[in-house]
Amino acid sequence: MKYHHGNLKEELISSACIICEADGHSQMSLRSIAKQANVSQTAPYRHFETKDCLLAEVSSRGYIELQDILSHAASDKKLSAKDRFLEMALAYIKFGLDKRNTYDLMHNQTPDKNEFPELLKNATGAFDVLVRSVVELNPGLTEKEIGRKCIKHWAMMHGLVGLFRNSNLGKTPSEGAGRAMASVRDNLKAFLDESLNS
Amino acid sequence: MKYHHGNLKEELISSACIICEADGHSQMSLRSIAKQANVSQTAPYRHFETKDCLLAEVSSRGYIELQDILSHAASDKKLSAKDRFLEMALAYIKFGLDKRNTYDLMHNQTPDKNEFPELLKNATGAFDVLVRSVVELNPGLTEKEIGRKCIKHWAMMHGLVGLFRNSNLGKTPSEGAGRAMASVRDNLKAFLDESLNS
DNA sequence: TAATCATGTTAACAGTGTCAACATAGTATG
DNA sequence: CATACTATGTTGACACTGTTAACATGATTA
Repeated sequence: MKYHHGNLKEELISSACIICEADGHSQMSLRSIAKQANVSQTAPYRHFETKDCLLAEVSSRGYIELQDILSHAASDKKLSAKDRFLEMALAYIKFGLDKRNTYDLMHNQTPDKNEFPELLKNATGAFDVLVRSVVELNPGLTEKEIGRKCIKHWAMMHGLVGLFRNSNLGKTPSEGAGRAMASVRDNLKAFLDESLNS
Repeated sequence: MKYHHGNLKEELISSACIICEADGHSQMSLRSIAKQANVSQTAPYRHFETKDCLLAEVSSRGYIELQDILSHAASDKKLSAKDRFLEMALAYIKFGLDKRNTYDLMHNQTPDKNEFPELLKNATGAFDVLVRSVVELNPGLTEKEIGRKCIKHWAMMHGLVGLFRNSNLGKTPSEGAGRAMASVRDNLKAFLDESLNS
């Protein structure tokens, strides 16, 4: 066992990501993270000034993954712009149901995005995928109009995640997520058809 | 100083409400609440099985106040159904900016509404004000269509609160809330005009 | 009056984030 | 090569948290 770990910062972050998704961000302590990395309780302080700094990193990775998922879902050029938007919205909702705890951390008020520019950048990056999709879907709109549509659709996707979570579909989380997604697929197109034309 | 307080449960709740809104729900400890009520640290346990039970009570009161505000805002029969809906949406957003910390607690994952039926009831009661307003605004729609519209508008209002919070309008919180509301009043009508017709 | 029960207190537990003081190892400088 | 420096680890401690057990007090009821 080496005294110096060599790659502790990286391991702490990925351990934190795992614990976060497994137990929820409220259950994740610096000590448990350090223990999972086989290191003393205070070792993280050599790499993160405070616990929130580590949380910001975990949240950042969530947004990076989300951005990746969203742009992949919206990239199938064989589909119409509308269907690409639909796929993106579905991917967002799936992420919110699938990576529930990470999603919660990302939407938590701590860590405050204003205090962590890198986190803010990654969050904005994910949002920008939505913006681009909306622009493609609505050519010729003013920036203000695009902004309104983005807010609306972003808020709606977020709201749908919350809705599908609270509906007790299925017993196990994964089964619930599966059924919820089926339900989303059934209804979301009609749902969006209503909204896209406004 | 009496040994038995006489009205401790009530005082603990209102102290908790004050501390929650002043310092944020993450900063509010049972001990600080007990101290504010001039009572020992463990006295709350005679009235609340766990901290979450007290938080649920605080959250419940938030929803009761919100329901009151919303129904009041939507009750001016001189206005059109559309304008009443607009006033209600504005009132919701104002609440979210005004009672920021309480609003956050109400949207927090703890306390879990599924574990506190009374809280769930009050939250549903507030949502029902929106439902009634949407029904008045859209007579003759199916229940499913009404449901979709409610989800959409609820999610949108929630999204707008988040949006206006992050835009650093003004320096002090209250000033920011004031400017944000002005901005909402300027834009929300157009915003809703887009959405209501879908 | 005596017993019971609701409601308060004190002391203690394990767990938390964080800091100060110290230990070790790798790196740069003479 | 030796020495100093810096990065990165450990140990021990602090104040704070939610929670429980054991005990004290006062009101209610038999």
